[in-house]
Amino acid sequence: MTLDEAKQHLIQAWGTLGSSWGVSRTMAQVHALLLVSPAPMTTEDIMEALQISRGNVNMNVRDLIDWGIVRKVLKPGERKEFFEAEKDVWKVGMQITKERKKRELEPLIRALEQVSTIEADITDPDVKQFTETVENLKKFANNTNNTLETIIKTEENVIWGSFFKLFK
Amino acid sequence: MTLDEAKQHLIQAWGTLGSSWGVSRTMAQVHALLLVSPAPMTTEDIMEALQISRGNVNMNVRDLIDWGIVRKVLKPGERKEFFEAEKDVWKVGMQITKERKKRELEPLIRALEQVSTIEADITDPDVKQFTETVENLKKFANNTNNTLETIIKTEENVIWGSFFKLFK
DNA sequence: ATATATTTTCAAAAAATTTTGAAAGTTTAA
DNA sequence: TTAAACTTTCAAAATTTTTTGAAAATATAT
Repeated sequence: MTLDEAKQHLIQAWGTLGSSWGVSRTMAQVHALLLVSPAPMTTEDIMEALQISRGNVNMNVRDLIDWGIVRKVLKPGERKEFFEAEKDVWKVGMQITKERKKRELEPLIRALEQVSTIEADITDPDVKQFTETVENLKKFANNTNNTLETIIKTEENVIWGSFFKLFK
Repeated sequence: MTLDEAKQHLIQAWGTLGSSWGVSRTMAQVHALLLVSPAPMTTEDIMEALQISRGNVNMNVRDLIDWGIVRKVLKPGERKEFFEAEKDVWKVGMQITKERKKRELEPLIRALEQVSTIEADITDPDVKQFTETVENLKKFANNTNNTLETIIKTEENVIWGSFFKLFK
């Protein structure tokens, strides 16, 4: 397998994975492309490599920046903007976890809080099943939330820890 | 908030969440509906409750059964099939974790194995960045896989543990 | 200030996904 | 066996999501 074939395979696999994670195929492909690129790329480089339009690249790069896993890089003497992906895979995983927690888990927890405010006859089996399920979902969601919180905090400490070491 | 309003809210919220998890909105809604229902439901009950077609209910219920979070129930003396959701939220979470691991993480690991078989000039920075990233992704994916494996195994032991207690 | 390079926006088009509903298939009862 | 009850399939339609590309906006250089 040549390098280019391998790159194509990886970009393809990452794109497929993306779709089952609520990330559009193209966004995942742009991410994969930047991940394996040794140097920052311009919008045109990405257009060329993935054969997609300017608007599409712009949109997806912006989303990746919002997710905190791609950065804009300015090169002295160059008008064009360059983009590079965070290369530390562990940081990428952590960042995605953090964002998904914020975008999905926290809204779910708020929704569960809302629906647990019904006042109704507790002897009605329909009401009983509903409140019971909601209570269990709340416990589960909060448990997951706390676990993720701990993991993220721990990771942040590890990162800050090694940062401070520089000044020791 | 009345029970029906609350149910609608929850079904809606669960459906929205589903879309960002690679699960179709309707599949998640059918799941939510069965989760809060005190009794197993027929295809027609579901059609009525969610205002969707027969074929749609059939397809989504089949998928939920494939995921292992909904069961077919036969009532003596009834021709129709009934469906009920697994109500133990922890078991549901575990089952989804197990399936996603099988459907997404394992294929990714196989893809990564594949693309790491390139033979090329290691001094080329393009090759270097690629192999390095792939190696890191492999480590990360394997690490995640092992962690999930442990969690699932532990959970299975807990379940089997309480099962065996019945015969003690 | 003007021209040029570059990025962003967004309405319309294309593509992908989901849903429908009726026909075909299956199971059960008599 | 036949008929009725019920489930499954799947091509076409509807809907949703993604992509395009050219115009508008912004930034930089002369």
